[in-house]
Amino acid sequence: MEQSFYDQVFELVRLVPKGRVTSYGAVAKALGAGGSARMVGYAMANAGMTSPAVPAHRVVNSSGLLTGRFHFSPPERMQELLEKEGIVVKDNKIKDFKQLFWDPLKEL
DNA sequence: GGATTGACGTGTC
DNA sequence: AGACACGCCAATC
Repeated sequence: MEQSFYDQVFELVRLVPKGRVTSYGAVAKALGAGGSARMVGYAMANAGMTSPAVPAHRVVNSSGLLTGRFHFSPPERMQELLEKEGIVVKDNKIKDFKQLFWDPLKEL
């Protein structure tokens, strides 16, 4: 298994600054995978099995929606973590998503 | 090695 | 505005 597309996703997501968020599509694009945004999300399934764990809660879909919250141990965990970092979550959605959005392509 | 799948994205109805 | 459809692409079965 070694270095695979997943590992690249993990590493990049781990680079997401605290209090910021990014989207699956953006990550995929940053990795050069372009349309494989779904793979990014799928990779996050193992996010909690990596060391250190990947802050998957900082990754949302293009709408700033916490689509994968149900994949967390307690689904509420995702929103809690985000709010802890100063991110406001309203109805599974990130408030001011545009402002909090962290584009790996731009920042890296 | 073909078929299935999926924490997505964008467009259309 | 909400629901539905199709496309992309790599990992897994």
